[in-house]
Amino acid sequence: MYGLIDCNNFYASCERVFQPSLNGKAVVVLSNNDGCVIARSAEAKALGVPMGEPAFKLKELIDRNQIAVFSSNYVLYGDMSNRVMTTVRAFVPQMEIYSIDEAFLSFDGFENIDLKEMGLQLVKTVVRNTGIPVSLGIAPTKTLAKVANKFAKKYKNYHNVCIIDSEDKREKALKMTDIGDVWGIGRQYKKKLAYHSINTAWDFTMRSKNWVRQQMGVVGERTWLELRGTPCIETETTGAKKSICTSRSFGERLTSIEPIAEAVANFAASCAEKLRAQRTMAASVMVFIHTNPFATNQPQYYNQMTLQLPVASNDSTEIISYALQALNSIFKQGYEYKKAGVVVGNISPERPLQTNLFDTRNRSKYHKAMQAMDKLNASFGRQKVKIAAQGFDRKWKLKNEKLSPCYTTNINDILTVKAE
DNA sequence: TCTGGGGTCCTAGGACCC
DNA sequence: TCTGGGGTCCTAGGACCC
Repeated sequence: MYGLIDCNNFYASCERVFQPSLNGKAVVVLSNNDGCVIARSAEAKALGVPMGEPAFKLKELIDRNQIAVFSSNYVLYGDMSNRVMTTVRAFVPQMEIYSIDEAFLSFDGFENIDLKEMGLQLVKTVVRNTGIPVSLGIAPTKTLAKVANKFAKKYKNYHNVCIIDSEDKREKALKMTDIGDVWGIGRQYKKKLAYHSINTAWDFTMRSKNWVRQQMGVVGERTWLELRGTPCIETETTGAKKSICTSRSFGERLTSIEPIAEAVANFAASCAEKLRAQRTMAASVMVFIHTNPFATNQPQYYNQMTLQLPVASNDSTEIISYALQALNSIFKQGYEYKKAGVVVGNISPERPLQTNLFDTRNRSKYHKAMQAMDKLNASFGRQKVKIAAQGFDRKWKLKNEKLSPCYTTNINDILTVKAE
């Protein structure tokens, strides 16, 4: 059996842990740049705040109902996520962290254990240890565990744990599940399936395997098999990313290359840091820039360039210099740029390193410099030591006017909150 | 005025090889 | 005039997820 445990309204719940006066009240969290709504408490959902809606369109609704609004604080959410995952791991060691607020659990070896009983203990313990409410779905496949999880959330009398462990329950659950709510069925497929009179997950499983294969390829076929109880989506165990991206929309529109270069240098440095953190290197660096696609009355430009590195690297100075080189060749004067990003790919483990006969770079020297830099930043705070190209202007910085303190990770924030 | 960021997998088509 | 069959690798784009 598989489990899917996931945090309820995660970002909103994180904010409420540290402001308990907001319990029972409507809370929303906005994306970077205070752009869109990306998390809502149950109360905010009930008021009709849609997911993904731009904040400026909701101003009136927010004011009228005194909804508490937060900028996103990923340092805080990341730390709270670690706390939740640590608690879960103590119950079920075989787990795959699927996203910041979700994990798949594998119950191999739990054959003689009452899963419902254990599940109830697990969700109770997570709330007690972290203050974050969670729900757990259990079923023979990952896709069915996702379905079970939805039921655990939706109906109070499950007490946040729902198990699909018989044909009877499977049929009942699938008949009550809209096809668009199935893991792996997005907007496009929902539309297409509706055209073929498939509206529930059950309708979908009643079609032939060949038909599904023809219409939706192997991916659709896997979903079909999983819904019928045959597991075929593997559990990812390594955790190492295959590509790493750092990108941001700018707080103001930028027209000259200098502030964009500073931003790109920072994104590249961040990618290099993430590579070192997972002990990997990248052999390609891609940079993209574009104008604001919503400003339809303005000239639009999108471009991207990928450079191959002669030797895989996770050295900030090297990744930055390739990124800037790519930026230089795609940047065009005369546009208002809204967003840029750096993606590193072709990722391989740090060791063994495939070298290049004609490589002239003193790699061990730079490696030591990176180690020293990471160490200093770990002790004295992020970005205390950085590469000169990252600059200090930060004209490209994002807007986050409603940012909560980093209650759990920043000593100054902790002291401020304590004093209050 | 104001519209996020970070991932995965699959497929089709082009360029190239023998 | 007549023009095969079997591969690989790469990229772009589309679908999906959170």
